Amino acid sequence: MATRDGARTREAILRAAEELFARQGFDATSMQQIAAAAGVARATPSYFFGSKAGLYDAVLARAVDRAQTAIVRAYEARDGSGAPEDAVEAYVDALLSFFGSDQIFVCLIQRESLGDGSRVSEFFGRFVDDAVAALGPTAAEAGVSPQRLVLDLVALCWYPFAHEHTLVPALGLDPRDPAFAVEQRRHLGDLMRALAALRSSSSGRTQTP
Amino acid sequence: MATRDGARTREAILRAAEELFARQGFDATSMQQIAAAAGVARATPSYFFGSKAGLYDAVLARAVDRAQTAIVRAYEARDGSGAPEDAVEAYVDALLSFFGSDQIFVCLIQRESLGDGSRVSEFFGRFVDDAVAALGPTAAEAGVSPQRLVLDLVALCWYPFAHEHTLVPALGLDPRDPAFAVEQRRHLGDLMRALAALRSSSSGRTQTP
DNA sequence: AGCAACTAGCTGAACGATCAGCTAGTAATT
DNA sequence: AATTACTAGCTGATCGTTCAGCTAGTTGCT
Repeated sequence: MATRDGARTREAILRAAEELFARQGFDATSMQQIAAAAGVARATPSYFFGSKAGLYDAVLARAVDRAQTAIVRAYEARDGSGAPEDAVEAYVDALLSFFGSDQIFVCLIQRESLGDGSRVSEFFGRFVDDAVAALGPTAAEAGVSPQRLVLDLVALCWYPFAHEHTLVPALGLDPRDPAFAVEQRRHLGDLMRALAALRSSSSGRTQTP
Repeated sequence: MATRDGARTREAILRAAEELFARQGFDATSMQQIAAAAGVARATPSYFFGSKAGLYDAVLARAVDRAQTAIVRAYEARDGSGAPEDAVEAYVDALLSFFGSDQIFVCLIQRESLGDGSRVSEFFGRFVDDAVAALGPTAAEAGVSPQRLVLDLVALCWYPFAHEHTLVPALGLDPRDPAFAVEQRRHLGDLMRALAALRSSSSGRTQTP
């Protein structure tokens, strides 16, 4: 029963490949390494996925799928309810928990963004549409464009995980520490509240106060 | 005179290599490519730099040097003078102009941070020390830790360039547009002022705006 | 039930291409 | 003459891909 199971073998190869592609990158990872890590023969990954590029595409599609599933769940978890001020904290929560739980996704996307990004442009298009729709009211309240709010929030949530071996440890911080996520969420919520307060008090564009 | 010039050839090789390493990564770049781009024979880069790894180290050291020079210049350009509130805008200005002008540095560091970051940890250590010292007063005024302020500012300035082919174009933004830098600087300055205002109104701190 | 025909899963071996590094050598500069 | 600059050619290793072949499991026929 377990001796020959195409689905299970496929899964093992995908699992091994995504780990290696994420850690080492496409070019630094050989089919030999993938096969060894998956516990199959050298030719088996090619048998199932046709080519190295085909295997990589499958790995990337899988990671993107995980992200989209997580996003959908996060949106429907607070569908409709909640004040627009809380939207930022909920959004930050969702981003931080997903990025923190799926390091492989972060690495793969980071590597893609060092290329031309064409393989993930569709994903980002949908992501932006959803995010702008969800954060539009909050952005209006804070007096910033929705695009800039999304950019800021994603940047602030993404960076700590994308640079957890460079700037972040040099600052003495650890993005995997639960306390970090808690503090980050509160910190970004403070920022939004502060912006909204500044906006309502000065009632216009701040040129030179 | 110009037919045989070690310094000039070295320079040409470094220039070609940094471009290719940044665009394609270490493993996807061959010595053959580098030599062709530099206009020399295949063995010449090895002659000057010993090995591919040695050439890469030289390229990285050069890029890090450019960054450190830019940082030093930015600090001494406003040494001592200026209000602590302006420190953020000056800092953001320096980061944005350097990241925008040296895309190769951004790519190389981004690739390093996908590894273990050991080759650039020294650079980040010094960078953090300087930044924390420069932004300490501003951070205290805004009621956040200097580390978090540095993390936020670097994340907000870095991300647009590190993802200029993925999320940023999906948002309809262009980090190379001069208007983007202007708006980003003002936006982050607003954030800091808003935080400081929130801080002074909620606690006993007195601060004249 | 039993046997033959067929398919899916998987493999080891071999292919041509390309890689980085080395050696022995030539040509220009000092 | 000596040193530096530079190169063509070679080498062993490794790369991704291909392919014939083996095995386990399923289906169809009697």
